[in-house]
Amino acid sequence: MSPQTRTRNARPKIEKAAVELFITEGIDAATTRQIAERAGVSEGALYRHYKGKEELAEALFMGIHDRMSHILIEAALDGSDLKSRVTAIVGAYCAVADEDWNLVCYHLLHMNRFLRQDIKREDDPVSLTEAMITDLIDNGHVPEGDPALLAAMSLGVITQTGQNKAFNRLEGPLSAHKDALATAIMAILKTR
Amino acid sequence: MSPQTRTRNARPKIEKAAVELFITEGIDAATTRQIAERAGVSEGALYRHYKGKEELAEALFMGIHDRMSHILIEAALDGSDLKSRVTAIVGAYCAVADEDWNLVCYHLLHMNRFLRQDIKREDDPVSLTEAMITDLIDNGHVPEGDPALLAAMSLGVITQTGQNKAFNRLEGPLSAHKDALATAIMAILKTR
DNA sequence: AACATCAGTGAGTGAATGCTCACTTGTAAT
DNA sequence: ATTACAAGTGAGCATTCACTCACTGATGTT
Repeated sequence: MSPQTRTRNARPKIEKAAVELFITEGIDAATTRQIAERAGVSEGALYRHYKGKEELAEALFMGIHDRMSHILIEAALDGSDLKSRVTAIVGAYCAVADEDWNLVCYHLLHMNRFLRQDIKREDDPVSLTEAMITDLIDNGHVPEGDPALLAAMSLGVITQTGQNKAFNRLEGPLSAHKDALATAIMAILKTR
Repeated sequence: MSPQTRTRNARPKIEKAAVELFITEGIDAATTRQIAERAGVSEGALYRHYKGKEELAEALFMGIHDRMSHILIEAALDGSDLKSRVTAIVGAYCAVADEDWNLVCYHLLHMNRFLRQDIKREDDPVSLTEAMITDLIDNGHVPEGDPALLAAMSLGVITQTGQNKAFNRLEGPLSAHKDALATAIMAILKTR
């Protein structure tokens, strides 16, 4: 091989290629050879940075997943009432989705692979949402109700909208719908 | 092999075993050997009824998927206003979920494998929901809005709740929440 | 200049797995 | 009875694919 063709900075190339293929082909169907080829890198390079394909897939997922958790924690500081929190969360989520659509799309499409019940954490987006709703109820901003159910329904508004965008059922950037999403979530939480 | 151990009616056994394994292991990770073993049937029996594993997975999915479409079509006959339709749909969905939880769970967890954008149909649940919402808007039962977005948000309330139940984040049968689900969807559709 | 270390290469390997096929068995029709 | 056919069996085949490893090339460090 000629010296010029040896690649540098393989890692980000691998990650980009992997996310793209994991979205279009699925995690299991995407082969390490395909990933390497699309990244313009040798197959072995993948193993310099990750133990294997599964670890790569999980690291990519947990990266964006933790960013989602971060969004929720930040939003809790943006005020204590319903409207300020919901608009902060929806706005931040949409901003990330617009900026890093592939990662968010990957997160949406493969949630259930990595979120099996055994890996339940206190600081994951669902648990955090639930805790936030409990807090809103305790402080009288939201009427009584099952926080787990309210969290599921509220998150569903966002996740399903994102998934429908992933399936090309919605035009434009996700943030085009941020007001509608926030309004819908507030309606769910206020109506009993 | 002794004559007594030869099994009969392999097909339903295979289908039950396959759904269970597809849920717990994932479609790709579940092997044909595992499916056969759990069904108490030889591996070859699978190929008497399906061309292969992928066709089995797809047939199981499309079966329940079409039942969902049917629910929506029926609900359109149950009245023309918002409340009667929403309660009919949510009620019917919850009934199927309670009765055939594994199939519905499988459907929820593997939507995005089979619902890639290229396989968009006129009679699939999302399109039907969209059409129904368009109709409700035209007849003044629901205020103006993007039907595609409203459909996504409304369905999200149900699908995410189902998925959270799949992950053991919600107790009891899905129908325990049917009133809350219907209320939430109506709130989304009415609030603008 | 010598050395150490990190990163990239890609042919090769072993294990896993989807599927086939020749054979068997039960059932139904003639 | 005989024949035909649908359904079940499971050892074996062919293939795919994640992963390894000995080697090479760059970039500091002393």
